[in-house]
Amino acid sequence: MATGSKDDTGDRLRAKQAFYASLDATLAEIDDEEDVGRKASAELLGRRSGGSAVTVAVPHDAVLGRSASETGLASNAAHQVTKPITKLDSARRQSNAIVSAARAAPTLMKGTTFAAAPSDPMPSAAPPGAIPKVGRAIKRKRDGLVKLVPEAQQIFKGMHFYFFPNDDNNPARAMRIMKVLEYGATWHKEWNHHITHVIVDRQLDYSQLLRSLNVSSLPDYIVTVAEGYPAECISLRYTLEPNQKRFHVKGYTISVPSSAAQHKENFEPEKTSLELKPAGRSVMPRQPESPRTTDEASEQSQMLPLEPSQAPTTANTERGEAGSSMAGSTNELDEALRQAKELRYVPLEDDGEDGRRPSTSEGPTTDDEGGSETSVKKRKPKQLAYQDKFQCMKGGSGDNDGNPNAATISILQQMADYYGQMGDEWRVRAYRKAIGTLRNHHTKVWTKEQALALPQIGERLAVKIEEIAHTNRLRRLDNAKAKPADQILQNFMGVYGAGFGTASEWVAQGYRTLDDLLDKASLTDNQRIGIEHYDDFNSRIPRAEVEQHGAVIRKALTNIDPKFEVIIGGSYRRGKATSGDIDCILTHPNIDSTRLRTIILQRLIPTLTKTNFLVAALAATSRDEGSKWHGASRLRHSSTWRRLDLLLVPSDEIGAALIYFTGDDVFNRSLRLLASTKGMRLNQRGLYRDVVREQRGRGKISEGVRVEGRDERRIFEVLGVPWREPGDRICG
DNA sequence: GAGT
DNA sequence: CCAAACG
DNA sequence: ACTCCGTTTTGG
Repeated sequence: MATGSKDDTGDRLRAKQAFYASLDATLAEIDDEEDVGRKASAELLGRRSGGSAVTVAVPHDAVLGRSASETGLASNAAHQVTKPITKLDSARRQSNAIVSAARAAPTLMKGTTFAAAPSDPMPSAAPPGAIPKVGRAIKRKRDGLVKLVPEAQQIFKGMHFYFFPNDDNNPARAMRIMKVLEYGATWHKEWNHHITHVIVDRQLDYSQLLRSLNVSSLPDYIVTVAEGYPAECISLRYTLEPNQKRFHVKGYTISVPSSAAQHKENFEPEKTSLELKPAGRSVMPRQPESPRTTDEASEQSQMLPLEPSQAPTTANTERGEAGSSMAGSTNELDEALRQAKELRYVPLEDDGEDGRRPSTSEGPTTDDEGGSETSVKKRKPKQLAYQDKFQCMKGGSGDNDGNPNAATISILQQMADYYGQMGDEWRVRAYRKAIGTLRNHHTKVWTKEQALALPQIGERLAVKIEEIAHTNRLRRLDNAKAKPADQILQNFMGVYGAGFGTASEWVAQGYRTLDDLLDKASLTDNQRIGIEHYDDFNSRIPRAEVEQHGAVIRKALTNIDPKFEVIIGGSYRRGKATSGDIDCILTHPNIDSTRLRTIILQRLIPTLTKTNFLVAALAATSRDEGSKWHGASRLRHSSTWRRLDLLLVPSDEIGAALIYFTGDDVFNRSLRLLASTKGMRLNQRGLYRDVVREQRGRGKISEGVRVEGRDERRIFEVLGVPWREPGDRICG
C-alpha cells in the first residue's frame, strides 16, 4: 500500500518528466536558428511521438501503468525520481539535459559557424562532454553598437533601406532600423539612387510617401513595403516575397497594369507593366533583377524626385560620396556600425521635416522611463522600493484595451497557458507576474532593455518581449501551438477533479477522449461528474446568470433567517462580464461558524437540492469543521450545470473572506507573501501578526494573533497596501 | 521563469 | 500522506 | 540552490 502509492507517484513523476522533456524539445526547437536545425528537431519529436524516443525519459512500464520496480530498466528512472528529486524541477532539468544533447547533435552537424552566446538562456544542464548548444543568431546591439549577425545570415546584406518617415524618433521604427542594420542592410538617411527598399509605417500611405519625396512615382524596382516586412523576414530568416497583401502599403497599387499606365508619363510603360514584381524577387540583394537594364534603372533613379532643395546635392551623389549616410560597397560594416552608433544617441526630437505628424499611435512619444533619457547605460538597477515588488501594491483593472502592451500580453498569456497545460506551475506564475507588470506599464515596451528594467521581468522574458513587440508574434508559441499532441492533455485537464498529474496518467494509459475515460478509466465520483458536465463546467457564465444563482440562494437563505447575507465574490465581484464559476459568501451578523455550518448544511443545502437547484455536491464540508461547499447548481429553466462554491463566514471574518474570495489569485498570493515578510500571516479568516516561522518565511511555529478579520480595508491598511477596489485586483 |  | 481545488 | 500562499476537502 505504501509501496503502491509510491509507485503511483513514481509513474506520475515520470509522466511529468516525459512531458517536460517533450515540452523542452518542442520549445527548444525554435531556438535553433537554422532551418536544418529545426528539421532535425522535428524528426526527433516525430520519433518521440512515435513512442520510441520518449523512452529516454519515460520507461515503458510507466505507459503500461505498472509498478516501476518490476522492471530492471526502471531502476534508473526510479532513482532519478526518488533520490535527488522531491523537486520536480530537478527532474525536469535532468530529462532536459538528455533531450537537449540529443537535439543539439544533429544541429551541430550542419556546421553552424558561431559559438554559443555567452548568455545562453537555456539552462546549461548538458553533461561535461556534451556538444555545446548552437548559439543564437541574433547578436544584439550592445553598448551602442550593432552586432551584425554572422554574414551567412545577413539576409539584408547589400540592400539599401529608406524608411518613411526616415528617422528613428519612434521606438518601433528605431527598432526596425536597428534590426535591419543587424541583418546587413544599409540605412540611408537621404534619398538616393542606391535605395532598394522603402519601409513605410503602417499608418502612412503611398501618396504621402510620394509627396514627401516630391515625386509622382517611384521606379518599380524599388520595393515598397509596409513596416512589418523587415521583422518578418528576420524572423523567418530570408527575404520574403514583398508582394504580399500584408506588406502592402496603402495606396500603393502594385502590379496593376492600369495603375502603372497612369504613371506612364514618368516611366516607360510597357516594360513596367510586364514585369511588375516577378515572384522571384525575394532573394535579390543588390540587383533588382528586374529585366530592365541597369541603365534604365539608373536613369530612372536619376529622374527620381528629390526635394527641390536637396535635389542638387543628392542627385549628384551618383557614386555615393554623400557624406550623410552612404555605404561604400567595401565598407558596409563600418558604416553600419557608425550608423548604429549615431542611431543610438539621436536625441528625441520632433520630426520637423514632414508636417504631418507621423506620430505612430503605438509609439508613445513620451518615451517611457521618463526623465532618465540618456542614461541608457543604466545597468540594471531594478532596485524597487521593497514593497513595489509586490503585485498587490499595484493591481490593475485588467482591461487590456488601450494598453499599449496588449499584444505582447496576449502572446505571453498564451505562452503561460501553454506552460500551464504542461503543468509547469512555476513558470506560469512567472509569466503571470510579468504580464501583471506589463499590464500596469502604460507605455509600450519595445526593447529588451526596457523590459529588463521592469519588475518580474528577467533576461529570458525580456528577450521574448522584444521579439513580440518587434514581430508581433513569438516563434516559440507558434511552435507550441502547432503541436496537437498536447490537445488531449489539455482536454483532460479541463475535467473537474483532474489536474496535471491525473491527466498525464490518463494520457499515458492511452486514453484519448472523454468517452474513453468514462468507459475505461477509473474515476472518482467527482471526476465522473466533471466529465459528464465537461462542457457546462468549462463554459463561461454570463454575469446576469451569476446574479440569478445568487438570488436563488439569497432567497432561500433569507427565508430561513432574514439577516442572512449573500455576497457574490470571485470574478463577479471584480466586475467581470462572465465568470467561470459562482462564488458565494454566506454570512450572518450574529451566528457563529458552527451554527452557520449547521444551518447551511442541514437546511439550505437540502432545501435547494430538493428544488433541483443544487444538482451535485462535489466537496461538501462534512464534519464539525470546515467552511466551504463545492457543487453545481442549475437554474430552473436551464439545463446547464454551473460550478457553485459557497463559503461560510462568521461576521468577524468577513473582511478576510472577502479578500480571499475576491482574488484574483495572484493578488491573494502577493498579499500573503507581503504579510509573511512582515511577520504576519493572511488567510481567509483574518490577518495575524507575531507569526513565528521556521526558516526564512516558511513553516509557521506560532499561529500568531489575529489583528483583523472583519474589515477588508483595515487589512489593507495594516499591511500597508493602498486600498484597491475589487475591480482593480487583477494582477494576472 | 524571476528573485534572492 | 498526497493530489486537487479555491481565490 | 532554493523559494515562489495558505487553506480545505476528497480519495486512495
